[in-house]
Amino acid sequence: MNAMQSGKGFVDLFPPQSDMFTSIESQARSVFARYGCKELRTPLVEFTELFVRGIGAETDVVQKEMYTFPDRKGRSMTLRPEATAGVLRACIQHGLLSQEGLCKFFTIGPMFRYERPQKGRQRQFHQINAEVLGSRSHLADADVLFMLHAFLTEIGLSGLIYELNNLGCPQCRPMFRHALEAYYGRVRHDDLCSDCLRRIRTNPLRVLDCKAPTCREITKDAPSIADHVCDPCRSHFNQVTALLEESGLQTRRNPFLVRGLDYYQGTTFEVVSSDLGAQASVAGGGRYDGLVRELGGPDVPGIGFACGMERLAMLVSEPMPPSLDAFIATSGDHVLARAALMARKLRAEGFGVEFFYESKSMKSQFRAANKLNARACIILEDAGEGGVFLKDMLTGEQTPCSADQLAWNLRKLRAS
RNA sequence: GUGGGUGUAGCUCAGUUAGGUAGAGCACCUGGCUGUGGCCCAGGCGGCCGCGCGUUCAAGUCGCGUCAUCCACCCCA
Repeated sequence: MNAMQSGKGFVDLFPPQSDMFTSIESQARSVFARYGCKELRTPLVEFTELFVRGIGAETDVVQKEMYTFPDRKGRSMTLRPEATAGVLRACIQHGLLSQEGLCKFFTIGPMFRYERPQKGRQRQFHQINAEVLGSRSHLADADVLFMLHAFLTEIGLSGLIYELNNLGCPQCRPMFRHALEAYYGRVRHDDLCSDCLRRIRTNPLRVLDCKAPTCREITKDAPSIADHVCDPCRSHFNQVTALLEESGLQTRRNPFLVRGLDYYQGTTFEVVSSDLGAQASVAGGGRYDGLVRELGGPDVPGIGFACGMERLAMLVSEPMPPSLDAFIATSGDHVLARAALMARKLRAEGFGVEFFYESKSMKSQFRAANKLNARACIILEDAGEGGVFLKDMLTGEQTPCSADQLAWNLRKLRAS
């Protein structure tokens, strides 16, 4: 019988990586709470149509990357490939958007995309998402970026590049699109890669961030989106960048930054690192003012971002392994039960305590204590009341200790 | 979906050039230390050499296939 294996792109998270995930998540909760975001947990499975309408039927995510399957009644269901659509659906469904005021939520959890795995990319991956619904103000854009920056800084990341672009609105974007189509229509077709020849028809904006050298060369002289946005879009974006500049948050304008999800418009951004290989982007987001309405809700604007946990975890340094307050070393089978009861009592008082379920040599028990980074060893020689010794594992000093005084002594050791 | 790299002990990897009975380090166990740790020393446990077919007297090594995995393209977090 062959040993069972996980599916391609579905990975197990062991320490220290699982510890890093936990630590990143708790810092996210702490930062987002200060910014007034509440945690929302939405289903991992939604009706397929939600993503088709939300992300865009023509996007790669929807066309070839979704885990889609019929349920028992033949309805098409999909494992969520991103979080925003589900969050908006939940807010619409529960009537949160029909009132005045902001809706600010974050959500943490797994996403699923059927892709070939590579560095920084799995089929099940984890994101931290934040959404602010209900404001068109440039202050919302800036505040969301402040929050993202605060989070990334608090988990210890510096040297990240914050790229910004303005994608325009449904009024002005078509003009830019026409300009692009006209420009690329004039260049010699065999100079563009085959992907870009296709993109000219499907989504000309995507040609802008093609990595093929010849395409980049051609794109250098392509019309700039900055020259084609309408006045309201231009002024909104300028206000955002002015505020960011005033805050001291370093950003970089990237006119070729185009995001792959159709719902983005206006301010879009991406945070990239140079230490991640090909998947350089640790976070990305932007404004999606038409999306709530597209999903059947009221005309409520929104802005949000997503961070990739796996990519964050590759950048943060490993947390220190937790140390143990005491390891109980037993002298034989006759004290195992006493060790278990003693461990239970000390653990209930807040100490980290370990012991073996089988009696082993003292040598192997002390080795285990070292490996677990135990501050002290409790040596049990007697199944009755006495025979207890406490050994400081740093100094090697070993003294008799009554069972009642263990907690007091462990607390003292912990403080020293 | 396409391209390239890699599959040998629990982990990291030598060994493949030139076919000849399977190696190291780490980890684990035991002992030196007459029940007391880290360092050191000695010993031990542990391998269908990813899987299948072929070439050969003989294959971890050569050929074909297959699976897995990693990296990259595409795209995204």
